[in-house]
Amino acid sequence: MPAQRPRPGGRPTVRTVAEAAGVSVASVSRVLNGLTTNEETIRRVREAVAKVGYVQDSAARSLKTRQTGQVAFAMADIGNAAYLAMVRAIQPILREAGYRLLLHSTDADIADEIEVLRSLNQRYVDGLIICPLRVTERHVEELEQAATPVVVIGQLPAGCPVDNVRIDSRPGVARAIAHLVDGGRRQIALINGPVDTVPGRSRYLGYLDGLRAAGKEERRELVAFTDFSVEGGAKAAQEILDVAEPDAILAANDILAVGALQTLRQRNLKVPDDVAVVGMDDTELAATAWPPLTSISLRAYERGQLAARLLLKRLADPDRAPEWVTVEPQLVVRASSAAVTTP
Amino acid sequence: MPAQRPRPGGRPTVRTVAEAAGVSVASVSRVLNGLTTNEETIRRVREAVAKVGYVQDSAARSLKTRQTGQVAFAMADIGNAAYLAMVRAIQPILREAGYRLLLHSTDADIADEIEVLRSLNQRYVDGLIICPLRVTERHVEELEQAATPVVVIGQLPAGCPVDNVRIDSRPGVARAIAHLVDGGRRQIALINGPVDTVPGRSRYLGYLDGLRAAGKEERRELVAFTDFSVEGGAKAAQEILDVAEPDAILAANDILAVGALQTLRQRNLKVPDDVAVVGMDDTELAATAWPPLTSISLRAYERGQLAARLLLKRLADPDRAPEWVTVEPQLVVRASSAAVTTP
DNA sequence: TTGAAAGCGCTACCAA
DNA sequence: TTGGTAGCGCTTTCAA
Repeated sequence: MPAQRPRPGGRPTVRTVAEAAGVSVASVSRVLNGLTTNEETIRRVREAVAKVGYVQDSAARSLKTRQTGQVAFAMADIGNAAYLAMVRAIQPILREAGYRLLLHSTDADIADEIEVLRSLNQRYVDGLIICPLRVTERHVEELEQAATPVVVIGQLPAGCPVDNVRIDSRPGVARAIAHLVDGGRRQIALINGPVDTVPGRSRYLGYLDGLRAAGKEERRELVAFTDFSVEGGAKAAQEILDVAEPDAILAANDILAVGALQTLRQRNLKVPDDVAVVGMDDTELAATAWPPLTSISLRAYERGQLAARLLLKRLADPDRAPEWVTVEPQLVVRASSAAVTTP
Repeated sequence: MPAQRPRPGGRPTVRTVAEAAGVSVASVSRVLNGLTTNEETIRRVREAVAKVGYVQDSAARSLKTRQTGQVAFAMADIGNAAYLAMVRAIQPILREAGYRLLLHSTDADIADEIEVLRSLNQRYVDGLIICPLRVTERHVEELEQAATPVVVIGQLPAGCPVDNVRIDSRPGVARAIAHLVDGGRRQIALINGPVDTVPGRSRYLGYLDGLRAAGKEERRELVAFTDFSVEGGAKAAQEILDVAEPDAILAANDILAVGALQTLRQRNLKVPDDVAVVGMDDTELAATAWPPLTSISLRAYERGQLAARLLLKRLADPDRAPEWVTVEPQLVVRASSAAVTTP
């Protein structure tokens, strides 16, 4: 005999509520999900819920509905200010829509990124926003057969049928060069980050574009590469200053720019009087540095917002055509790049 | 007739695998979970899994096992560098242990914090690390009957049976004052953050402790309060400098300290020659500011690590006694507080 | 509008 | 060691 086990200590389930309210579990479920129900039934269920302290079990609900109410964001490293800005943008939008946010730090590991994509068919999230460092063929493959909607922040190969938010730093860098030239700068140095990445290449090309537009030639001794750190920026600036006399330095990152500022200070070069400095990403660091740093904003916050909204749209309508959104870089001018005062 | 529906397009389940391998679903489950099984069975199941492209459904698994493989971290605002440091510390530890990390930003809203605690009995996570702004009676109540293990980062009332990582900024501030006095400073100002919080009060008390230890009296005109922003710090410094001549400023936060640096620069006061400056939290900002900022480290990263480890221990053994860990603040000395050079 | 019942995909019990 | 099967807690037909 399948006796009605009273489950004395157990936490309440729909059954418990149904018994307390004197209705069926189906009715309880209907009330809980706001389906058409009699006023009286609603009242009784509500009371019973309060009385027994019932809370829905999300695993059981997910199993039935095939929805988790969760969304993941995957990026290389949340310590990076740009990714942090994205998280700050994404979180409130998802939360507002009733989703919980799950974080994946991939440590700049391509294999990890692929793994995140594959793991989607464990169905622990309803969707994913990913910010890949590079997009390999494997990425595209996995993206195409991902088990849930995915929004990519970054450059995607043409024809990849995935929602996408993109930005190209190239014109941003070119514009910054124009700004420096307009301000009377003649010898503009570039401190770039790693160049074997898509953004690294874009920045370099933007630099060349800018020089060309100003009718200038590239001078190899004005270009340095390094990793993204204050020390890296300081050292790169030293290398350049040892062999050349730039009157402006463009750095691939605010962190690098701060390093450059330190070197300039050590050498008693005044910013912006002797040397102008421009950073990139427009992070908090740019605003708090001294002098305040002109910076090329890559709109991380906006990109995060757009990606989150794109994902919500996709979740609401899985059949809509993939949408690609492009964001323009923006030059945020501060004191560090003021025009030279004619002597 | 309950015909064996072939589910042609459906994604593979244990059933699909069982059929492909010619074994029972029970055997599939056993292999998947590493329980004792025949070598041959293991092989066949593995092959079948690969062949049909099977992946476990996490909702179904959670429903049975009552475990989610997820842990949440709740804090006021991930934009705050201290919380960010905690996330960076917590994430790899949980990940290593096979847990996914869920993020809750409560926007410094007490009701939200309570809600997070209550929502635990939806069972969408196996545990929670929370960093409350204040701990009210409601908090304690909810903590005591939380549906999953919770680790609190912050001050908990004595007797609250919950794992806890704590730090008291008070002795840290007192030590910083001693450091300034040792460096020859006589008029030490305090720019505090909001004082109606536990940390705000602690900092003020630490300031008084420090003065007393040095045989000094508090002078009201040397103390200001403001919100945590660069502008707030700058303005507070102006107010103090308008009515007094401090030779040192202690700020409740690196952000505030940077604001103070800006004001000092405007007034042509040299740091550290004329005025020493000390910040708090020892964030990236302290290291990149000019001059590099002495800062009281509240060890956010370490606290995050400890909390994560405490939670893992609790998850492994729910019956162990609650553990309280205390972390000591640490003074990180940089150029901004160098001793006065005797004229 | 309601209740009975099927079953989401999985694990774990029990008997063989 | 294995397979049959009950059932985790919920939603959603289907008939009444």
